[in-house]
Amino acid sequence: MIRSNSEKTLETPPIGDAKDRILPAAGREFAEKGYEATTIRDICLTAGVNVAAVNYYFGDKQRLYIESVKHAHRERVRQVPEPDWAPGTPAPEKLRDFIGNLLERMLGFGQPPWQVRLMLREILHPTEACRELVEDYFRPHFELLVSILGELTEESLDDRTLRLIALSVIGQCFLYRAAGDVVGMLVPDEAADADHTLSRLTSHITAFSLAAIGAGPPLVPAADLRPGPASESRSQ
Amino acid sequence: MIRSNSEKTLETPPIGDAKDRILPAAGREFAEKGYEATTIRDICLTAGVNVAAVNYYFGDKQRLYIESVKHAHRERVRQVPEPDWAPGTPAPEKLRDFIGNLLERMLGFGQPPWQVRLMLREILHPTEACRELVEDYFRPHFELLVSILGELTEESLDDRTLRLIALSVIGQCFLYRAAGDVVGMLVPDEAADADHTLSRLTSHITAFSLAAIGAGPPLVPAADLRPGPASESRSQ
DNA sequence: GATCGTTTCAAACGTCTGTTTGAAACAGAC
DNA sequence: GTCTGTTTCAAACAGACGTTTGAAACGATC
Repeated sequence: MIRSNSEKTLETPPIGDAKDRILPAAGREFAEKGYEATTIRDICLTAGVNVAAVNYYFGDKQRLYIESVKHAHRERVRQVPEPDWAPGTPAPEKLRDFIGNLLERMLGFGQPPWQVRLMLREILHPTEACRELVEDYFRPHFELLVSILGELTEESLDDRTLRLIALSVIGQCFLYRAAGDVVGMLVPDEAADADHTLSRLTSHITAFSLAAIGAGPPLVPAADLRPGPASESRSQ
Repeated sequence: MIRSNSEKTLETPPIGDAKDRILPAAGREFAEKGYEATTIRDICLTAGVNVAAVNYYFGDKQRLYIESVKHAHRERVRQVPEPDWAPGTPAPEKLRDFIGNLLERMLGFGQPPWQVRLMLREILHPTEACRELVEDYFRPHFELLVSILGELTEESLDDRTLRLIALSVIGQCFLYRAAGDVVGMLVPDEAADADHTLSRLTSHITAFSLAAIGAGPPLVPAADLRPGPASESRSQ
């Protein structure tokens, strides 16, 4: 555990010492192939260290996995900080920023970083590392969204309803991350290329959600629709 | 491949012949532990057959996996058939039925069946079996939803927008299946017990979605809300 | 009964896994 | 130099894995 106190800036071909090289390598491998399919040998090959290093530094494979999830979590928090608004920012704008930020974190348009994929695995198939992830990372974000929604609805809804709405918002974003491949198969390529971008998705989900809670116009342009069954003529 | 033509109702302790016993056993194991973590020995122990049976009937482990996914798919279709409406059924009612049916399929309140969990694994980490699943199973459902939404909006929206809305609806449902554990950690137990039931979720998601497209009242009761200062510039 | 194709089984195969080991390499203190 | 604590490495370990095998059991046909 105790590092050598000399400056370690010597000419080791890869940067960082062994332990610091193992963590990202392990995260990448686990994110790509899952826990079982990832071998310590692969990780060590990627990290450029000996197979014994993992057991030397982390004890066993499972401990390395948990540490790599935590490491991914810390890295991601550093990369995409929470939004911060000036006092008086209108709530709809906050919601839009929140959704855009959430989509950016989740999808990371361009190259979806391995950190997100690793955390997604934790969400879908929770292990020991999950609870810590939820408390440190997801709950604050969730509560932020709930408070924005409370502001938007002028505190006219109870907490339970607000949470349901928050989950509706998150669900819309989450689908593109978790089931992105299937979504891509369902939608024609040209439509996906045009619509499934960060800005278009942000606009759609924001507009959809604002309309649902009555803080924005409904998606159907102008017609004075009624809930009624076989409704009337489309005036205008 | 060719079965014995004699009646096989003899006194074999487990019912069905070997091949028919392997498929459900494999599905259950794969759904529970994933592909890599599941061993042929476990499957054969559960199915009550010899380890060699898998390779005899299915060739190798991967082929067994694909066959078990298809089997799960067929089983699930048999269990929860598509909704069928009388002509003239109001579109909002159709949407509500569709959402309820989707939630029931996905969540299977009571005991989430292994078939759903296995298919979820395919959605999240697609393999060879996924494309077939999408074409045979998901696309018809998706198109049905799009047509309901078209009816609801009186054909005033183009297909691309309709698909985005459909994905918003599906996303809201999907979250509870794919990230149910995390959702359960985020929401207090008593709220989850009360609100995350089939009927309450169906009501919420239906009301949320109808309001969003202007085919129902917004979730906020009465107040005459306005979008706020920075008026939502509905980009295209 | 003899023969055939099909199905089942226990045992073994070769490979890959996570983990351990003992020695070598290294840096600093004396 | 010598000693000490730490880090790295090639090699080996025991076990579990998917797969194969050869023989036995079975039912049907002659």
